[in-house]
Amino acid sequence: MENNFDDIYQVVKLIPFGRVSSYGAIAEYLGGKRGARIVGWAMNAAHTDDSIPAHRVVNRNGVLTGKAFFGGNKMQELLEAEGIIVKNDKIQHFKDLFWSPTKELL
DNA sequence: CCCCTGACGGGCG
DNA sequence: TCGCCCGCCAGGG
Repeated sequence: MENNFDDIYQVVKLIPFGRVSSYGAIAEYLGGKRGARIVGWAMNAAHTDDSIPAHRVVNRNGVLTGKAFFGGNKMQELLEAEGIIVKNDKIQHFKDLFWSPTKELL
């Protein structure tokens, strides 16, 4: 936790099973909505780390924007394995599955 | 040191 | 509702 990527990793790891979050939500929880892109960058650096559930992090639309980085539809499979319904690279009931670190985490 | 790009988000027309 | 533009931080050329 150096107030940077590590913080992001910690928050991502805190995402409950079967739940998802967004880059902006995590960025906002850490220090404002300025680092939405940075979160994505952090995920990119961490996508090699299987201890980080980066597949649970999507954009505000609930679209698996980073699915390409996982290889094929690996990201979608991981989400479906958690009971999350994914259709056309988009999470169904995203609003219901959404996990806000700012609200639910404290 | 300057410029471009990026797994994003919000605002405006 | 859709599309365009600007701002955000960090890394690479």
